[in-house]
Amino acid sequence: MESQLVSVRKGAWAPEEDILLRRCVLQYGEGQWHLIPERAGLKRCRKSCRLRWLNYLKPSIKRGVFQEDEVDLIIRLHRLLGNRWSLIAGRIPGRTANDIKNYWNSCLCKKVGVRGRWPEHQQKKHR
DNA sequence: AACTGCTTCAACCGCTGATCG
DNA sequence: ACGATCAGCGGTTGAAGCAGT
Repeated sequence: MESQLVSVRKGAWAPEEDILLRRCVLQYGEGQWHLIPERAGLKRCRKSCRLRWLNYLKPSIKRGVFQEDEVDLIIRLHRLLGNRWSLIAGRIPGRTANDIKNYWNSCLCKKVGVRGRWPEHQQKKHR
């Protein structure tokens, strides 16, 4: 249950929100995400803040196109680990699980020859 | 130029596992 | 042991941009 009963903002992040979040995480460090919105003065839920930091604001993140060796590594790791995106991301410096997942679903699916995004009629929750 | 379908990617949702009291 | 809460994950959605007609 999200403890934010006050109106929580959704949708795309504004540059000012990025600045507040970055400042807050740099000051207090990662972790304690439930406290971040309050500390930063953001009307966002902790999930949203965490995702934004991990996927876009973190200084170590590498943007731009995937290099050939990265693609090769992703394919091999995926063969090994399956859809364990966070594990795959952990072995590719500067790339996030969300990035890799998106790249896989949009590009590599076809390249590797997986039919469609997922096996036909795959249940939404199957863990 | 306008319309339409496709692709990409940022963000959200719902769930599970870990932790704590 | 158990319920509540939090962190983290994978799957999905939707908007924006692009390409083709």
